[in-house]
Parts: sequence; structure tokens; C-alpha cells
Amino acid sequence: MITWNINSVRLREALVRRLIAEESPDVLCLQETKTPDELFPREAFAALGYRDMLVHGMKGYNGVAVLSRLPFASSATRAWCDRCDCRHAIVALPGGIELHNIYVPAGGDVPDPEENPKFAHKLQFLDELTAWFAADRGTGSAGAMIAVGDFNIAPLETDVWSHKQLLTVVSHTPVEVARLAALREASGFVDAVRHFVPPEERLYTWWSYRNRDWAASDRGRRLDHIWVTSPLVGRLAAARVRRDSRGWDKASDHVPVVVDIRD
DNA sequence: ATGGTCGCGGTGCGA
Repeated sequence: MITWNINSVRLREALVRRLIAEESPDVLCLQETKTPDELFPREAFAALGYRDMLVHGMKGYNGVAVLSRLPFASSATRAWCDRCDCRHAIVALPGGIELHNIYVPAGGDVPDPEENPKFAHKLQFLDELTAWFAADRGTGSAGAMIAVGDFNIAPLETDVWSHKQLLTVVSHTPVEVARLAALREASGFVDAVRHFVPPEERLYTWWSYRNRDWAASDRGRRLDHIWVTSPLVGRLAAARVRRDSRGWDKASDHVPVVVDIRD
């Protein structure tokens, strides 16, 4: 299982192919595809064995897609905050696993919902998602589920380059971290990457384009996540963040997050 | 404290 905010799938189709060649994932979830469905490069991925595809995009903004070598039992999309903005795709995988691919709104610059409608949207999106998971997929009723995507929140102190300096920066404010925890707990999700990487260890999945030398300054944040519910925790085999891909030519500002799940 | 860079689409907006 891989999740990757690709920041335009058409511009970076070759990078997706490279990742597939190196990792050969059964399932690859993309966010920020920025491509209307009719222009999504389906044939290129189908030729690599990804015969089941859920593509949910729009022109220029947002967009999520699931590419799979495993057959879908069903697929759906959902809209939140009364918007059709292509941020949530759902597929049923073999073994009764329900997979959610989610692109949480970034939230703008000012971390105040009164002042900044984008931040209000981000909080409302998280609240609606949490209520829905809690009501229909609460801890008692939950089967095997996976939630992945760009959640645009770095929850731990070691998920950002400076906890102190980012406390008032959108993506790491206490109100966002609390909202993300509520979402995670709504269905009893476990952070599959932190299952392997201790909380003392710094870990980032995103580095801004606005840094001259992203690797030297290393001002990253862990915004991209893979969560699983308890039936899958015992099947987790490994997790890794493909930091190296940030150095690829014409890289996305996000890097792939990979979790291996045993059959 | 400020500005820094991308992608889309063909101007500013969103990140």
C-alpha cells in the first residue's frame, strides 16, 4: 500500500511509473491529481497491471485516485461540506478491507476559522468525516479498514522540523492535532507508520518548494499518513517513507509513504 | 520579519 500526493498526475506520470517499478505496490493511492477524469492517464497504469482504478478528479485542483492490482468489490466517492471537490475515494478490497483515500483541505495561512474561511473548511471537513466514521464505522462495528492520504496535519512534535515554531502554523496547531486525533479514534485507527517508527524519531513526508535546498535545511512536515484498524495491525510488516524521491527531477513536494501488509 | 516555489492555465489562486 502506498499513498502519494503527486501534485499533478499528468506532469509526473513518469515519476509514478518509477515508483511502481521500484516498489511494485498492489495498491497506489494518489492525491492532488489535478486532472479531469477524461484526461487521467489510465492506459499507462493499466498496462502496468493496475486494472482496477477509481479516478475522481477535476480541472486544476484536488483530485484523488486509487490504482489497484487487486480487484475492487465496490467503489464510491463522497463529498463533504456541501462541495464537489474530489477529496475522498472509497474502495472495497479482497478480504473485506475498506480503503479510504482522503485529501484533507490545506487550510490556508491563518489558523483562525473566524478570519480564514479555508481554515474553517478544514475543521468542518474533519468534523464531518469524524462524525461519519464514528456513526457508521465506530470502533465496535469496524471491520478491516485502511485510511490513507494527505491529511495536511503533522500530529507529533517530531513530525515537524520545529514544534515550537510551528505551533501557530496551519498543519501543526493544537486544534488541528486534536481534530486529527478525534478522526483517528472515531474508528479505532492505528498510525501504521508510527507503529514502526518511534515517536522520538523525526519523520517528514513533505518539504516546501520554497526552500532553496530542501535537504540541507530539512524543514519538513509529516502530512501524509496510513492508518489501519485493529484487524490489520497484526498483519503490518513494514513501513517506509521514500524521502529520496524528493530529490528526483521535477519532484512532487510530497513523497510516497509505503506500508507492507501481509496476506 | 519577510519572502521564498510550484502547477494550472493562460490570470491570479491554491498549496
